[in-house]
Amino acid sequence: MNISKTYLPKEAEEKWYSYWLKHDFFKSVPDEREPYTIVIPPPNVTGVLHMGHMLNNTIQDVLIRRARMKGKNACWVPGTDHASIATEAKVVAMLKERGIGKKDLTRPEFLAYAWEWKEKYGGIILDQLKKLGASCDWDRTRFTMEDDLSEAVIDTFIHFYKKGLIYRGVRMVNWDPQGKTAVSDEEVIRKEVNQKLYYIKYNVVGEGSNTEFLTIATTRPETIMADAAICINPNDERYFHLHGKKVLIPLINREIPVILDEYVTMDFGTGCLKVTPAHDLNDYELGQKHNLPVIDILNDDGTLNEKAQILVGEDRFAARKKIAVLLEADGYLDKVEDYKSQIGFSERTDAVIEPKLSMQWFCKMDEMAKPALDYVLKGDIKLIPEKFTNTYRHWMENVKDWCISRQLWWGQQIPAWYLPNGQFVIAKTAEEALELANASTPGSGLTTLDLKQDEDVLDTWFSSWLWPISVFDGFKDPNNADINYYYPTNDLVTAPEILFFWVARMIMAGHEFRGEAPFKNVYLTGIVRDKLGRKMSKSLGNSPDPLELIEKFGADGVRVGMLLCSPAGNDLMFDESYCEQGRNFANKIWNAFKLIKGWEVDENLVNPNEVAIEWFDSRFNQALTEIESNFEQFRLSEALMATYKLVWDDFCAWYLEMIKPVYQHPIDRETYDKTIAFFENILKILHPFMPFITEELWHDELFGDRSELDCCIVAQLPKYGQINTRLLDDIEIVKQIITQVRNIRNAKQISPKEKLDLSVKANSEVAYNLYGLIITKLGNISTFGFTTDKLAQAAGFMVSTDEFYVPLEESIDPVAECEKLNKEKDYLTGFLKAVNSKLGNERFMANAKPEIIEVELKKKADAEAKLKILEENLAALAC
RNA sequence: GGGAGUUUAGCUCAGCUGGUUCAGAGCAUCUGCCUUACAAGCAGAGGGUCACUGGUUCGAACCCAGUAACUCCCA
Repeated sequence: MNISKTYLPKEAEEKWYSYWLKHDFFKSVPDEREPYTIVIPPPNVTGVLHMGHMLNNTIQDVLIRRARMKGKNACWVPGTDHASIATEAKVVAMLKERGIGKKDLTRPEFLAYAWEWKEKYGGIILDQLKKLGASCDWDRTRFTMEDDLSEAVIDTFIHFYKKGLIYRGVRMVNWDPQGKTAVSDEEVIRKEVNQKLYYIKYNVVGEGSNTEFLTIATTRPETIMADAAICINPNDERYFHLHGKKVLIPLINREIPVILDEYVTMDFGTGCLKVTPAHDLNDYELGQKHNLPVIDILNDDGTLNEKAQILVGEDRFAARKKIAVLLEADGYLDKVEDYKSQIGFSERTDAVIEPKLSMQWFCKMDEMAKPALDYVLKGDIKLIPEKFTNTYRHWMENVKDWCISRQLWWGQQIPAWYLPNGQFVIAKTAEEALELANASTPGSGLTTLDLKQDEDVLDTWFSSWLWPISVFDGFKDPNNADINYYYPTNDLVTAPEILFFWVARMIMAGHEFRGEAPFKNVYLTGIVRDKLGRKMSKSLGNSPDPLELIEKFGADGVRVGMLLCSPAGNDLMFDESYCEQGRNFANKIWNAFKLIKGWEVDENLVNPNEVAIEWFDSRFNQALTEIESNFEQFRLSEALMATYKLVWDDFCAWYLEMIKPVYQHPIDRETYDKTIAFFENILKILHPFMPFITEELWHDELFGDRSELDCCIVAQLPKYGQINTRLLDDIEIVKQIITQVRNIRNAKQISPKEKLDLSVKANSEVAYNLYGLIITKLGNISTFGFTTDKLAQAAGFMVSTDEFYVPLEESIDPVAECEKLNKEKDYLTGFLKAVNSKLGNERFMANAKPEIIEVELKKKADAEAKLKILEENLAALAC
């Protein structure tokens, strides 16, 4: 026999992953079994594997492997999304390195480069997931921009346009001046930033002299040229005299009115608010209300345009500094204060978001939100943990229309075609568009050359919300076997950050196109943070490289490590030490295997271990039910912990110690066979968490011959068996006895090798004769006997109400012994007093449930019995 | 500013309908062991005013109110 001293993961991982692939164990085709389906949250093609993916995909793999082992037809569909903004930024950067500007390219040329980039880098994450052991059906790998999925996106656009749910409109959008595109609210990251609050004086018109001013406070002095009004609160007594007046914008001397609105907070700044409808969302709404003109002074790249009159061509931030100087010089700057406020940054480019009015495509949400909310409120879809239902409801009840256009090329181009007269038609192809165009403008004789397709593409989420349907070709062929079989999927595992803009919209699309929710459970994972609670990020450099972790601790170790620290829905404070614990666990399993592997069987021996075997069998069945219940509630870390303790404590530390033969002695056939059967069952329940080591051991000859397809990955989980609770309880008592004996050794510094005697004065019904063998073996007891008398010259202890004695040669210290007994007596007396006062309380007796009272009575009886024995012992010691 | 959540051992977390000897687990710590499966280990032990203050109740980690700290979402 030549087994390494520790488990070496690397070899096993490579061997078994390719074995699984080769035998198509991940593959799923519809059949008569019950399906269990997960669609992966498609990582974007620009990404590399980070800790969030590790967590997310470990969970999915555990679920899918367990389903497979429960006899379901398990299908985990992988894929990626095209991430229009992020990918386009990467491609632009790549081109720049090659000395090519995006402006120098035609759209098809640019897209050719983008596809090249995608082919090269777009599969990295999926390949990395294989290292983790992800058992995805790789033949089903999809990409949101492949032909069929793109067609689904375009059809969806047309579908909703025809329904009147997609419209074109001018709206204030979050403009990313660097990416030169609109981004959604969800892609804006708000951060608290130190700014300056500029107090600027505006001349009041028509008071004869130039001496009267009003002062406004703003963080954006560069936008004063776009002001349309000054607004004050009508109740503000300080400014009654300004009602109906006009003021002049400093530097450019344009006249604007003073308007009245209770929107203005009197105690913020000066109580005078500059209203700049083109550059602030709230101002825009205020402007609409008061019919103010919209003056947009910014170009798409964030520089000032000619409407600003001054500082034309300057970047907004340069202009801010310069205008402060100009205002100061001309005496318009009253003062500058430090000020903190929230500023939006683009998630993709980190540019400061500019509120900007622009023509965009929108998708109406309120109509779709209603049924999508109901699925969750009625429980057809369960959010785990439940607390997210609140958040979900809040969002769905206050939903805003979805800006779906992006000023980019990488993505599905919006199927809108503009006629020379400015009208547009919505059509899938140029030809159809031409027909529609000619129909709408009879006799115009348009050709395809006269039509111009909208330059913009659709938001990536407009692809991914179709994901659970489109991966099964549910748009192209709505009645195909796959979609009918796999949809709705079962569980979705994703991050709470995208509950709204992905999960909610998938529910909407599912309802719209299939009339059914796309999944039943949504398991929301937390954010992986470092142990200091900081988000893992590239800039902080506090994120471990997942592949290095796998290298260091093995994939199984890392999977266990991730799950150990991941309560559902809560952020997890990741630390490498969890992976270390996972690795140690793998090693423990390995060594238990080594022990069993080393045994020789003697067919002539009778089985002395019936009790131990029956006990572990019960314990195993008990653990199975615990694990199942944890899984049902998606308490994966607890399911893992229950498994961990079963294996490490119950199996290794107790069971194996109970049955293990003396060194170099053989074992009986029955114990040997049973133990191997136990071990095989243990491998099964471990497999979803630790697929590699379990598969590796599964194939050892210890378990007999295996056919090529007899693999742990497709083994069926053990069935529930009998649980002998009486035996489980008894063994708990036996364990206490053994622990107490070990304690005596420790306290008296007696070597574990030295055998001791043990006598019991049994006052209870526990059948100690059954457990003599276990007690003598684990306690290293030479003789275990019964006595009816208390033994002097012995160390004593009590378990439950039974008394135990370990005779010792050296005399015991009566003072210490008395102290010990007295301490226990004091505790019990106090305890008994509390119980008695409960039982003596009329209101307790009247109100408490009968079973509670019964319990109290039992407590009383037990305590009294124990106290009696204690007192006898104290008397015997003459304390 | 509005809403939600969290606070239990040094760390990460359980604690289900208020009721067992209920204050728990894993890790970490400490003590003793290289006892031939495993030192990535074995045996044992010590750690907590359940954030704070009140209230309800026969009984509160759990229910209610207030306070504090932290986190997230929205403005």
